[in-house]
Amino acid sequence: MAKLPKRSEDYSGWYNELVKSADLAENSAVRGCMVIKPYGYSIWEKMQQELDRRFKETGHSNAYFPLFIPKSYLSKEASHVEGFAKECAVVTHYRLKNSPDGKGVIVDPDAKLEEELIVRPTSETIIWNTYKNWVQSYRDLPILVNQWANVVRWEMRTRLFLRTAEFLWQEGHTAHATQQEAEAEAQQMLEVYADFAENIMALPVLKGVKTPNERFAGAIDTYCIEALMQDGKALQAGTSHFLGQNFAKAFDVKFTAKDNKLDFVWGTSWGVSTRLMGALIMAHSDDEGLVLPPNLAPIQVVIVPIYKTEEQLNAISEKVNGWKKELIKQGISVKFDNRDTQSPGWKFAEYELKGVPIRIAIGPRDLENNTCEVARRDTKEKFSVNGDEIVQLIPELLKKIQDTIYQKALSFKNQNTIEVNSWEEFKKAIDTKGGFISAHWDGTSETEEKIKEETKATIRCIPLNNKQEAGKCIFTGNPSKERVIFALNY
RNA sequence: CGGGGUGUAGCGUAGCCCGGUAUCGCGCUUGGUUUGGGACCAAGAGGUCGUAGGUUCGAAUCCUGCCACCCCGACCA
Repeated sequence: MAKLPKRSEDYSGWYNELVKSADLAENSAVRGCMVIKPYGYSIWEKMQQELDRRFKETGHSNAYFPLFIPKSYLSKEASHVEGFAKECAVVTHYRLKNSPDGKGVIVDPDAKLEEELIVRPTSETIIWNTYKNWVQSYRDLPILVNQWANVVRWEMRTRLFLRTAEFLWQEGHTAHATQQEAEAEAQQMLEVYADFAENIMALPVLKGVKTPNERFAGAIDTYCIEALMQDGKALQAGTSHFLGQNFAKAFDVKFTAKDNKLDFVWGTSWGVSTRLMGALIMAHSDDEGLVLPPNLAPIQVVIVPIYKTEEQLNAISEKVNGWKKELIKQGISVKFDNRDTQSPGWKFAEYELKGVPIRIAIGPRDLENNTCEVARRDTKEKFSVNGDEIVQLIPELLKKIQDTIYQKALSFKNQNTIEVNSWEEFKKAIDTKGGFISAHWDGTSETEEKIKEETKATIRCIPLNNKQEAGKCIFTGNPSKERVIFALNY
């Protein structure tokens, strides 16, 4: 098995190789589209389960809307169409026929669609067009719907998980009778995402609101969680939008309120995607491979037997099967890798590459002493444990590992969040270690654009509950009332 | 979509400048010895040299188009 490039020498090469060699995903025959392999997909499934549970707990139901959107729908909300027009895949025909030259098939020119269909880049338009029929009275509100789906955005430059032409996500779309309720919903879902990121992904995030430049096309406010990767670049891990009445107006979604007045409904939308896989990988993993938080690891504990004779293997198996049964009873996923085709050393390296949080090795010496060797993936610590205590120890250790991974990421984030007060300091910070850079900004899009042109850094967000503090914009020197967070980003 | 690079067995590569149908390692198969950090020995199998054309007696090698991937830019709610 090829060795990974070192993070310190070739970060993006490390990421690309890791995604492939850990069996998470690979490129497909279709440009920009990936194949998510079983091991990678099972991590995504765990994310889905956790998120889905949280969505249900906050009152949402799943539904499904079409992959195809009539072209005309997209043009109904002006800024929305502008945001997506350049990256839409378009269906123009509905039939193929045999090529006249006998070689393969061609698009049948007689089968042209009357109205072309867009492959959804996001579903606001088709959903709001549908909501129009669902809403008459305040009694029909709120509508709290989520869908798990694939979307297509025809990206020029793609990277596995981080930016692909097709990706998987969930998109929540809600409709409310009042502005306050919709705003509260958008903020609530941001909290759901932050809670998920921190407790399940072990990923500390910065909650904030986007500047107009970075806002979702069609939203009044875009909230986001931003995470910091090990190379000092930020990654937007989730967004939640307060849509105001923009889509209701575009699709004429009105309701009669208690006071018999007709009004447009208020909307939100929110989503996270398979991009979270990229965040997970880049936040925690090391030069030996993936480091998975136990809450998302498809295999939480792997047990590797070391033996010479069949009798030894039988004795080990008997012991291990007892442990396994007890651990599974506690909801822990355990793999006993008793394959005879690979050596123990090979297996050790393999499970490190795949990020399995705990490895237990047990051999003849352990049998004699009633012990086993436990190894942590996150700290690489190894220690001997009494065989009678292992079943009790594992769940505690999994919790400890989850926490250690989170704390490590948190201290990295804290150490790489810095305040700067001058343009020189700002440029130096961007050029050296990156990170979240807290700086004063005069509040104008022009300044934001110029800073981006000169340094590639963008405003990731204005933190929620931001401290109000008078200062001077690092670029223009104009007065500023608060600091915002700049970073290079994915 | 622009600039640069790469594409040779499942993976990683040599050969390309200077044309004569392909090197090495890992992996794979079989047999044997092994097994506490990616085991060893032996014998094997596996290649339209990304793809389509062109030049040539002859192309992995030279030329052109196309495709994919990587890096840089543009783009990225």
